[in-house]
Amino acid sequence: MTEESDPDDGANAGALDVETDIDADAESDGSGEPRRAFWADEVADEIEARDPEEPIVIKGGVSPSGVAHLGNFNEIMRGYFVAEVLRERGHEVRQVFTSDDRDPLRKLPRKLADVDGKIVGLGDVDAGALGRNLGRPYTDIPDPFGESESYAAHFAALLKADADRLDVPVEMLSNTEMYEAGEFDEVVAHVLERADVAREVLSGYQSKIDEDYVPFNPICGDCGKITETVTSVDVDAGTVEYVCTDMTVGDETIEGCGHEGTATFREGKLPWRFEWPAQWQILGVDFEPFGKDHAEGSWPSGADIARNVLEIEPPVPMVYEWFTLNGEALSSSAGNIVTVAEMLELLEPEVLRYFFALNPRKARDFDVSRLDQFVDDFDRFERAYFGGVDDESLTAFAERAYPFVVDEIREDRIRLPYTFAAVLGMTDNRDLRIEMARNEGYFDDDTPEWAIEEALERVDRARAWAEREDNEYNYRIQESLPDVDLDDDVEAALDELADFVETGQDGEEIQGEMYETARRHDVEVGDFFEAGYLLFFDQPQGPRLGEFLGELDTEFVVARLRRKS
RNA sequence: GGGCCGGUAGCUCAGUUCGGCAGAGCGUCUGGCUUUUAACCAGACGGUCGGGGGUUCAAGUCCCUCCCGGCCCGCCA
Repeated sequence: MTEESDPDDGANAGALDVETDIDADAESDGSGEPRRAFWADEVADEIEARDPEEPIVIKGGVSPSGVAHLGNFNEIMRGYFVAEVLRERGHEVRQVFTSDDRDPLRKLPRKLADVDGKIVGLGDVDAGALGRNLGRPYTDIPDPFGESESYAAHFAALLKADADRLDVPVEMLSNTEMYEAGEFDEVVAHVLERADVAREVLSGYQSKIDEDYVPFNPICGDCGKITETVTSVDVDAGTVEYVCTDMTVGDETIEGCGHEGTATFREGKLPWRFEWPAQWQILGVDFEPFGKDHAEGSWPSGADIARNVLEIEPPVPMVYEWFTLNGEALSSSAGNIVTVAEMLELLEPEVLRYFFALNPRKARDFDVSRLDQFVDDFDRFERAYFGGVDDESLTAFAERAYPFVVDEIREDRIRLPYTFAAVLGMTDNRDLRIEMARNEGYFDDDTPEWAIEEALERVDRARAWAEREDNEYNYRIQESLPDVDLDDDVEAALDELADFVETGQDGEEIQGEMYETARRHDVEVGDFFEAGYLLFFDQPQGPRLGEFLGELDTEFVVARLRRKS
């Protein structure tokens, strides 16, 4: 459960005092066990130690505000790995994700994502329509893109689509639908019957709880906003009476309409601190990961409320650290967010899944500019699974985590190093890509077609990365002659190479001739290649040059080698 | 102010549960490879484990304290 609706509204980050709980639970599973190489195994141990009923329920959830970004995926992926471990151990597992869509829209998001996961500004949609709906549940607000049933449905669809992209089977649940179907009735009645106990427990965490506090927020029958002022409760009738008063959100006020009315338990919601434990009860949740922001607020009070108000055992908790994006906090207003869909243009799904398999307790940076390094890490992790890395702890981790990261375990898969893939991406010619990879020894005559196909998928992604980052791998043939300063002997060698190319030679011959030409002119081979790279790419390095030149228009190559154009 | 999590090589990170030689990959440098070109092989360089103090035969690991970053301690989620 992460709020993370809009990181700007301050919620976030974490901490863990959850420790106490985790430690306490751990005691029951005996001590002296060797430390698990994969955190999901440790969590699974804790869950099993509680002897849960089948199916084991794993939950995540988020309030559907703003953009469904990569950070939200902690909610789904952390739970997923635990679910998979438990399934492997023979348990039936149900992974659910609540869209906490009865929450009111409290603030206009600055960024939204369209149906394709593309981020757009508020200016691209009907912002006025959103503004008029401040204070109303997300499910009662029209989809700004005019496609889904509601703002909430749009957002949930995005998350579901992303989960599908990562091949995670998760059941999406709408909080509003659960209220409307009466699933909350019993627990709302229970909480309101024991409102005194509820107040007492919660007041241990929130100083503002007074005698008049009623743990239920009805929806105003007139203006449709979530209200906070309940004047009386009739548990037997299943109703509350309320006055629609102003609601303070940060330093802004959402005006109430003054309407006085009656609402059933299905026409409102529990405040978050109660709603979360109520979800645990209704859904029978055994495990729930949450962001560090909940670790010291919602979790301790939620666990307390679960035990002492609802009289249920709270789920096994797990706090995950937030990650930063390019060194900065995820922030939709600052535009510092990426979506799963965007990242899948740059990374294979398994590489993205790997990111979430890493230690959740470690704050880490998702640095798009160094994705190459991250992909290298993944490749190494993959090799470690197959026993190819001399690193005990990595291998132990890979043995457990890798099978849950990839869709299928296939040892003969070929991974082109990401930066090399980026280099291949400079040409759209598939045959040339294969030829260059073959020359570097990644493919041979026995390489099956499927392995080549899969390996080449990375090329398009690495190419997209190079373009997105506009980094040194963003090779472009220079349309006009770059401004280069060359030594006389290098120039003479280039002229001679031009003569050779002009006679119509293929790539391999050009490559071989480059060595010969350099030697004849007493030029360092390295210097000669560098001159070639500068002429064609305005970069000191590049792909295997001869083969590449062999694919280009001969006239163009000859002219460029002669520094004519 | 109180609390929680994080801080290990230039970069990305293991290692901290339960004290036992300071580690890996990448990058850098050097050498080799008779096509070395974002390739391979070998080797080297690289660290006050955030600082300080303490316990111990022994501390990245345990204790105290301080610094830095993030978060919680209002509301909301």
